[in-house]
Order: sequence, then structure tokens, then C-alpha cells
Amino acid sequence: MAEATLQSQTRADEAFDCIQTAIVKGELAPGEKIGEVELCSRFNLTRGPLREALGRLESRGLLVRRPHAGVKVVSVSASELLELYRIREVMEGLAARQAAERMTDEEIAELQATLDSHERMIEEAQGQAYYQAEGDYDFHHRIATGSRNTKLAQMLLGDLYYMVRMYRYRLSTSAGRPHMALGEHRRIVEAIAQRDGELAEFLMKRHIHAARKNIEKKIEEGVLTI
Amino acid sequence: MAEATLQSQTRADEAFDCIQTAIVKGELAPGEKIGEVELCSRFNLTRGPLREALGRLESRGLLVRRPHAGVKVVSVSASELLELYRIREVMEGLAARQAAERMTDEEIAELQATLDSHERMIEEAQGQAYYQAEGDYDFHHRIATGSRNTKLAQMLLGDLYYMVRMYRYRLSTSAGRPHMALGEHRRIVEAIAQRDGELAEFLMKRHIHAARKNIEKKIEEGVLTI
DNA sequence: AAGGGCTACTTTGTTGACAATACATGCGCT
DNA sequence: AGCGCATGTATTGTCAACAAAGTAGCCCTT
Repeated sequence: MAEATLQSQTRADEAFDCIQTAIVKGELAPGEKIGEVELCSRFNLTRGPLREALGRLESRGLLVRRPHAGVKVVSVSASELLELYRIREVMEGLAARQAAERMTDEEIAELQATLDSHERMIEEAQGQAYYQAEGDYDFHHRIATGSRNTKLAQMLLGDLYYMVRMYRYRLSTSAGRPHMALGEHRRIVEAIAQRDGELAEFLMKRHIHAARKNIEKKIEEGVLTI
Repeated sequence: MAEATLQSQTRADEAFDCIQTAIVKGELAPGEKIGEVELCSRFNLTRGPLREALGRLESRGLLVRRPHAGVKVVSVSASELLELYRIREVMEGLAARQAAERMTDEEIAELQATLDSHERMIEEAQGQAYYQAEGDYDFHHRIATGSRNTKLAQMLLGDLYYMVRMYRYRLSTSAGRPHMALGEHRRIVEAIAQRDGELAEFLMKRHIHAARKNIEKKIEEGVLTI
């Protein structure tokens, strides 16, 4: 039961974090109907802050609420997951373009170092899909931040990634092609280092397009049942 | 003082709507620090539901909250407004593409009818920027919905448009080029009617790009001071 | 026996009071 | 006289009790 690690903020923030990670990690299954009192006892808080957190989570689309009828975790269908990747394609394409224009040299160096560490992780723990997924998240996270586009980063990091990660945890997918993904990441960083925004956008779009096709294929093969 | 017109939902929803429209209409100025009790008396509700609504609004980026220090309406700088349009470019481009692939014939007919009505409005109330802005919103709203991409529509209608409209109300800008915008709208609908998703995406991106350039120019001219 | 309506219960929505924290004002010190 | 500290106030965060709405189970009716 994930307790709040950092209680620096307010009680409602704590609740928000707890429930969000619980949803992402799959501890709260999609479609599961959850009662407020149950959540309260589970995360050691009262209904006031909880309800505030539920409001935030609802507006982020992680759970749906029917008045007087309770709240249940959102269940994303396979087609909706693919739609999510369509959105990522265009938004992260833009992020890559703007990152190429605006990242500092230090940030780019850090980004390259990140990739090196990912490469080591892949070689060491070969097949360990989990770490690859985490590394992938780190990569995209840095580019979103590097775009210096506040709202864009907010939408990517605050909305989309949580929904995508929700499925990563549950299916531990998106791996399977670690080396290929790493190569694509390297080329994107190269384009960013050369300040070629147009190329960075193109490569990022193609990268996510490939990831989407990969998921599409797995769904057709019946590996992913959602 | 905008009272809740439809009280079918819950009290917190009511609060959410009230405050959101108040922000969008400029009744609550950006950067303005607002106390919870003041809001309560203003909208006739208690602090419980209010705080829930504030949480939702914060997570949507319409206001910022510092623990124990109160909440203030978000103030978007000129550069951030332009960044918003960059995001719209790619997201609405995608929406147009998917709308071309998925809208029903009826929806397309309605869309065309909408444009006809806009044309009449422009001719009648020439220079009345307000109606043009509303018509523009209607057009983009229909395409976002027509994309059949739930999350995309949610992000456009629930996040971006409110922030953009916030400035439309305050500056009554985005007009100035009503006929040109209408022509661009017509071409986009044509592409959609022909089920040419690629063209629809291209035209939509160019349309919003032009709108952004228009705002950029006005800012340089000093017409828009933000 | 099956369907509809009613009643009781559970769960959510709301309220008002209580506790904790930040901001401001005024005092003392340098 | 200016700066820093301490206290007081106002505002936010939290809590527990109350009211309303939905759900489920039971009985009655057809």
C-alpha cells in the first residue's frame, strides 16, 4: 500500500498522488467501482481532501464519476489506446521540434548521457522490459520539458503519459523492440543536437508511429487483450 | 453575476461552470488573487464543493494554487498564448484529418450549414467581431467532435479552447480577418467532404498558423498588450 | 411465477465548526 | 532610521456530523 513519500504538500495533493499511482500501477483495476470510504481507509485520509483529489483525477480523465452513484477507474479500449498514440505523434513531434530549437547544450548533453545509460541497462538486463519502459519514459519526459512550451509539457506529462503508462505497467509491452527504439532515440537526439527542428519532428513522429504499429500488431496477434 | 442555469448536476459542477465562465469572460481578471470565502458568497455555495471545483480548475490550468496562500487566476503571457496556437496547429490538424475520415455525411452537411450561417452573420453584423469569434469556436468545436477521438476532443474542448477563449473575450481579437477565415473554413470543409484527410490536416494547420501570425503581428504593432 | 412498486439501507453530497499556516503589522534592536 | 523578529489576524486546510439520492431487497399484485 503506497504511502505518501513526500508529505511536503497538502493532504489533497497526497491523495491525488497516491490514487494516481495506484491507477497507473494497476492496483486499482480499470472499470473497478471504488467507494469513497474504502479509499479513505486505504490511504489514511478523510473524505474532504479525497473528494478534492477525485475531482482533479476526473478532470484528467483517469476516472469517471456519476453523481450519487460513485466513481470508477476509467477503462480505455484498445482503439482508444491507439488514438492516444495518434495524439502523441503530433504533440511529441512538436515537442521535439521546439526542443531542437530551445534546449540548452547542457540539456542535450544530459539527454545523450541518458541514452548511454539506457543502452547499458538494456545490455545488462536484456529482456527486462520494465527498465526499458522506464528509460523510454525518461527520454520523452526530457524532450517534453525541453520544448519550453509550458502547456505542451503539462498536457503530455500531466495527461497523456499517465494514461499510456497505465497500460505499460499492466502489459509491460512497448518493449520487444528495445534496440530499435534506442536507435530511433539516438537519431532524434542527433537531430536535436544539430538544431534541426524539422528533422527532429519528423523522426519523433515516425518513432511514435512505429510504436503504435507495434501495438496494433500485437493486438491483432491477440497478445494484447484489452 | 452568472447564476447556474442548469442545476441538474451537483453543486460542485455548478461551481466549476460558474467560475470557469467567469474566468473566460474576464469577470475574474488574470493574476487576480481570489479568496475562497469571497467566491463562496459570490456564487452562493459553501467551501466544500468550491474547493472541489478549484481542484478541477487548477488541474486544467485555469488557475494556480499555492498551499495556504490562496488561488489566483492564471495569467498567460503573450509568448504563452502563441505557444497555445502552436499546440492547436498540430492537434487540430490531426482532428481535421480524422474528421475527414470519420464524420458522417449528416455531420458534414451540418458543418456546411454552419458556415452558411456564419457568412450571413458576417454580412449582417459587419465588424461585429464577437459573433465571428463565436462562429469560429462553433466550427472548430464541430471538427474536434467529428474526429471521434475522445481524448483529442476532450483536450481541445476541455483545455485549450477555454484558454484561447479567455483572450478572445478580453481582446475581442482574432477578428479583423473574418472573410479570409471564412474562406479557409470553406476549403477545410471541402477537403473533409471529399474525405481527403491529408489535405484537411494541411489546410487546418495553415489556417491556425495564419491566425497565429495575425496575433503575432498585432502584438508587434502594440495593438495587443498582454 | 414474474413483474412492478415500495421501503430500508448504503453511499454520496453538503454543511459548518476546528486546526494549522502564511501574511501583515508593530515593536525592539543595531 | 532601517532591518529583523515576534505576535496577531485572516485565510486556507481538515475534520466529523447531517441531508439527500441511488440501489437493492422484499412484498404485493397480476
